[in-house]
Amino acid sequence: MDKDNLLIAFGIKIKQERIKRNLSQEDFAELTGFHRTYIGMVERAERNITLLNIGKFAISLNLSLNELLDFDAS
Amino acid sequence: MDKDNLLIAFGIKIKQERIKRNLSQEDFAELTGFHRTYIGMVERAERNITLLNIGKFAISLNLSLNELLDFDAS
DNA sequence: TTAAAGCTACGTTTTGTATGTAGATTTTTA
DNA sequence: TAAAAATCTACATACAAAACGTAGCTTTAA
Repeated sequence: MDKDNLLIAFGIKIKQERIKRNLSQEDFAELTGFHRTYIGMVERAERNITLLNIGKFAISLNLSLNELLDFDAS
Repeated sequence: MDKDNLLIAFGIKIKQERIKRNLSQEDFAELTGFHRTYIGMVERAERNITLLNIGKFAISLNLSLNELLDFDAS
């Protein structure tokens, strides 16, 4: 995984998992406790998210960190 | 993985990998490009590290994100 | 024509860098 | 062996840059 693509890969992953669950960004915001615009920014790789928030996403999605950060697997 | 223990687990992991390589915090700082005090703070779970920096650690340690964030495995 | 997502902006909080001190341990040398 | 020097880590403080969290408005697409 290239450093420069890390944020992009993470954003795509988050979006994939959200879409998989038929959630809008707003729904997902409510689920995760983040603000709706924050969700969008993460998906668009505009935020360099911290480990604690990565953990919150993982918990909300019922995924392990491994699964959430395994970008090649869809 | 409990949210509250995430930083602690990550710090322990970083320290383990550093010790494995017989590096002091200062050596490790030079290897990773981080400041020497930052290494100590991460190991002591005093910093909520960002995804990009997690990636830098992974690259410096020649580990995948999966490996670096697989806390249960030693 | 209205949800959903994008975009911009902004105050607050935290990250990450920098510098220094202190204590403990290890290494060197008399 | 013991004293001196070097090394290592924890910890405090300070600060610029960046992330967090939020709000409002615009654009897109069904």
